[in-house]
Amino acid sequence: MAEDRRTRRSRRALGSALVELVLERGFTALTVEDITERADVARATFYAHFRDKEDLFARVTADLLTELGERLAPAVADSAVGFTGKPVLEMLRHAREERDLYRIVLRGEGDGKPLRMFVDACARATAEEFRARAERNAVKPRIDPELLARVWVGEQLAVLRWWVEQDAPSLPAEEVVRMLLNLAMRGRYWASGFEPPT
Amino acid sequence: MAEDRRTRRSRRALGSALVELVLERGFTALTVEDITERADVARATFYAHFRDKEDLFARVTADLLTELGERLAPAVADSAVGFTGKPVLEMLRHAREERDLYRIVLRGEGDGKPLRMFVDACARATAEEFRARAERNAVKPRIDPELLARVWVGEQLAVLRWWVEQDAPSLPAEEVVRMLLNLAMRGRYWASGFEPPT
DNA sequence: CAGTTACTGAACAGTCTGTATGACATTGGT
DNA sequence: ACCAATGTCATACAGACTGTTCAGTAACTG
Repeated sequence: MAEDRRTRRSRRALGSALVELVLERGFTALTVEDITERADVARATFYAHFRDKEDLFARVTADLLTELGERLAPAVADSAVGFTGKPVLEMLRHAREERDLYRIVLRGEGDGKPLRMFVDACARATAEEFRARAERNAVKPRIDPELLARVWVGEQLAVLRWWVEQDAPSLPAEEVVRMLLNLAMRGRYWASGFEPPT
Repeated sequence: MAEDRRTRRSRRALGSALVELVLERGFTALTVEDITERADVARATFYAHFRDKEDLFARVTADLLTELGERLAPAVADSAVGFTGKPVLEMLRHAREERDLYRIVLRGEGDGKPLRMFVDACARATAEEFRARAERNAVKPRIDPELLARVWVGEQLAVLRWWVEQDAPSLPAEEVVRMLLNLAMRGRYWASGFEPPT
């Protein structure tokens, strides 16, 4: 006996309505009634499922992270030895499918709480992976893995943010990953057009 | 005849109260009355100066950006040829002085609007500087300066976020800049402890 | 088909908003 | 030192939104 179909319908509708409306008007400007109206659900029903709109947003984000985590698992396993770019690529694909949600999360809607959930999840996983990788290959990191992870995630998210906000026909994900990887590996000078420093 | 002293006092008090309270309870949770109470100012006075709390937050942020811009100008002039790290260093110093405000902005409080103001201002200035530098040195960027700027800013802000959120006696700013610059110049492998790739 | 469970619509007090008011205090310029 | 201008204050107000409750109705599961 899975979840009641009505429950599923209501939750889904409310989640979608939230995403649409935040994109249109911004999170703060929204009313619970706006959301229920768009979702075609009674206001009382909203409170049967969620404490308030923050709660709804948080759950929608949590679901997204769960999904992302599942999709990333195999890509990460393939990157055991170094930076293959596979996880980033998979994240870009995920972002393309869930573009609107990614947009509002990355914008920091909801006082940045969903964004922090996102960043922390990524940073935590990345730092762990860095540590494991260093140990496997018996090398000693020159920079605290925690900080290194934050920087690497910050870099990826900057690109991701730029990518999902573009309205023109966006660059193919593979192309973006290529640039990002080159940038991360070869450094700024290379990207700027200079020869790499000695 | 500059601004009326009473006006200055009220604005200042309201701004400080906002920062304190957002740090304590988060932007959304705040009431205009909470702010005026903390600032020891009548509620009516608040509306004489600001449309709503978003407006107040936006102005506080705008002031911060103006100040930052002024402090960064000489450092940028010194970095005409390449990545000296001087602007980053100056930003870190600024962040140390205005730590609380930096924290709440970088957290994305206020639906990320102040954060976007901050990021956009930095990215715009950085991209412009990249373009100018490329032209001066007659090199052709291998990556779109716009994107490159976003990535570089994303990286800096990730570090900045990490730095201002640390509660332990924080690393000296000079040390942080050194790491960041190494990271940006030599790339991930170096930072991870591997030898740089060929 | 029957029992359970979710949805509905309406009503409620309580809180916050944004605006308006006239009395009062502080200010800057003469 | 004084005065006209201007900022501040306390209070009051309607309107909107919140979060809860409840009885009636519909939909689902087994």
